[in-house]
Amino acid sequence: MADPKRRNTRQKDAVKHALGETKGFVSAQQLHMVLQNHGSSIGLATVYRALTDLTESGDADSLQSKDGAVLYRACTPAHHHHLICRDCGKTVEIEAHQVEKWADQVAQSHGFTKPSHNIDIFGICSACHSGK
Amino acid sequence: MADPKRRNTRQKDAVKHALGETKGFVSAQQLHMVLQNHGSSIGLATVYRALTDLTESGDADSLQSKDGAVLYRACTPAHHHHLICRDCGKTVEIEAHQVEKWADQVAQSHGFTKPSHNIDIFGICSACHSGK
DNA sequence: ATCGCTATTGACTTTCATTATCAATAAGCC
DNA sequence: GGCTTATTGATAATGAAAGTCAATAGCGAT
Repeated sequence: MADPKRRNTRQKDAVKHALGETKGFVSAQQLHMVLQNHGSSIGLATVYRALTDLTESGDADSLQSKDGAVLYRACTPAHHHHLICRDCGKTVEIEAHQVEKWADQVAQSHGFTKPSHNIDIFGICSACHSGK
Repeated sequence: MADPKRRNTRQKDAVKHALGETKGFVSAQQLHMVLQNHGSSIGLATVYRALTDLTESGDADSLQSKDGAVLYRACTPAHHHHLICRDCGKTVEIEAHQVEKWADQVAQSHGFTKPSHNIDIFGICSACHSGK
């Protein structure tokens, strides 16, 4: 769509599908292992490339885990944010219209253009909380 | 304070001071270079350790840059967020009482406890915008 | 359907930020 | 001053991500 030169390949679909099967966030390396366990001989570098493409095209969401690795997750094309359990990694997608408006306003009021933002909320989900 | 076993060292103070002198966000390696240029023979590993300590104690703020490195910045103990220029790195501290309330409410409404959040706004500052 | 061009792949190497290691040093306490 | 041990600093180790490049496979043209 964006780039007519982009080709559809079996490998990219495999990565996209595997990411869709995954519940929470996964690292590129984990996803590579999963794909290999399912018989695919996809290369690690290709997983990285596919994941980057998916993120750029809006089919995946990425965030940095505390240990530096980048985690990915399939997501709806619509813009949204995440509420993530610090214990078990359970993720809830949330909407934040007002906050996004606020973020854009703050940016504008300081003379910043092309605003974007990173908003993630963390906490301990009820399951982990009661289990403790 | 928290840990009575912690010792005060010249090096840790140097890192803290150097971070305070810095305007925007700096990587650990940049800070190490700055310190060496100022005549200090501090080790790279020590800079990392000091930076980690400062972040834990709330004297510094950290965020991940897009290229994987972790950037640090001196900050006031009070909780706040940042508006950062994607081009030049200029940083504005912003307050977000309402948004923090919103974040806590969202967490609560989903049964999450101990809410925390990452909120950063990015954009192109007026200087970079007009220069282009 | 076949050909040809070239984007993409995959095994490998390289880069680079961060962490671990460990002997030597120096803080804090007596 | 002397003792204990947290801390330092040079270096090696780790590991995620990006680069390399010959081989492969999409896709449009024929």
